[in-house]
Amino acid sequence: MNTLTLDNKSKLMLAAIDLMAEKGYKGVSTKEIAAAAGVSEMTLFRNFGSKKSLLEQAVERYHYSLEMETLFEENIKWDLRLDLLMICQMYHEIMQRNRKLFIIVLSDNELADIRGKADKHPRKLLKLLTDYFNEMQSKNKMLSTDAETQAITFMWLNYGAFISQLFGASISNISLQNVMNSSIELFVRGLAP
Amino acid sequence: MNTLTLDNKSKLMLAAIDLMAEKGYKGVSTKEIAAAAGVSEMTLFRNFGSKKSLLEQAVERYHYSLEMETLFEENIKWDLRLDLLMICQMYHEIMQRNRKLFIIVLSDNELADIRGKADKHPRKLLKLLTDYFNEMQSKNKMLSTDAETQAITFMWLNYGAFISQLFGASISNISLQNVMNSSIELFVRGLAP
DNA sequence: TTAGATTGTTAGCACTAACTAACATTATGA
DNA sequence: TCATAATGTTAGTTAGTGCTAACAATCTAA
Repeated sequence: MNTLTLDNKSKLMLAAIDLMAEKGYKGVSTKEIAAAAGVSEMTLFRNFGSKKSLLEQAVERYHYSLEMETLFEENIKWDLRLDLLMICQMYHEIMQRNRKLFIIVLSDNELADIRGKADKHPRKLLKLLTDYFNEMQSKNKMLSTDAETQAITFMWLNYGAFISQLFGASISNISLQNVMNSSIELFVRGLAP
Repeated sequence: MNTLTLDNKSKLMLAAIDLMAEKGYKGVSTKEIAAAAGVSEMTLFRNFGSKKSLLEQAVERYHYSLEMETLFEENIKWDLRLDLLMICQMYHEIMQRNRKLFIIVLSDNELADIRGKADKHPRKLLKLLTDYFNEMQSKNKMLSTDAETQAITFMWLNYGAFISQLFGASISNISLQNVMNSSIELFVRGLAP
């Protein structure tokens, strides 16, 4: 992204995201954000009104979102392995793109109102996954079990993987891709009819 | 715990843990901590020297720890279901007792040096679990697979469950216990020889 | 070229925070 | 009972933070 072509609002929002992901919302001053964006502190307050409003508008502008329903409809093949792999990849793509915003709003309870916006995806995904598991059972392609419980299990596993990498030091050298492939095999074997 | 019998240092450390778990390290002033502990701010600085030293000593004093090796040695029954259930319960007990300290040091990168102390348990558990899976394969009680990858999978699932509950709003009404029971069944079926 | 928009600079307000000094008061243990 | 330790109170230092006002400078579009 060529900063030469960005207007000041964009520069300020991106600078805020970068610095706050690293140091936390309270650990960064508006002076630092303005300096990193290469504009004056006055410009920050003229464009956004307040520090919190800057973050709110940054979340609005840069929070990555996609239509999960459409993705499900267009890509589900009713094969447990292929489908879980697709869902897993979609999950980590969304979370990875949002990781800076995610860590900012997760780490500070004062941003709980902004954090509400980030709950959309997990809730939607839980519902889509639950419906998917129910349908797989109807098609006798999966053993009979509580679909929502399996959906939560899958999501917690992915969430644990994501959070492990978000907050620093890894405790193992095995790659995310390898672990996800292996755990999907676990689901496939464990849920075989 | 009867606060009437606590000395000032203990009162200050517990007040700091409670307030910082709720508002974050930077979101709490030494004035607030002292007030919550019922002592003067001067007393806080006389006993601890600095705000950060107060937290460091609180972690030292109140971080829950146990000998996982001993627990493994004394409780492993070489039955996958029973063993994973025991390990799961041990994990959540440790994490639950440390949850306030965990959320404090996790949320603020300025405390990364203190956070190092909290990595002990996950690393130790990863090793114990990997050894356990290797031994189960040797005993032909589990299918042949990469033990460390399975250990990481189990830990990420538990970590996802823990973090989901640590940072607020649940996305489902299904209890942790139910999900853990179900996911252990998944492991048992998925890893059956 | 010029009017209007936008930004930069300087100075400042109001307040908070971590922390310290000095003296008074209270608690504690010998 | 009393010396010492610990704490409370008052006042303060140093530094920083979010934010604003007023005026100068620069940019942009007509």
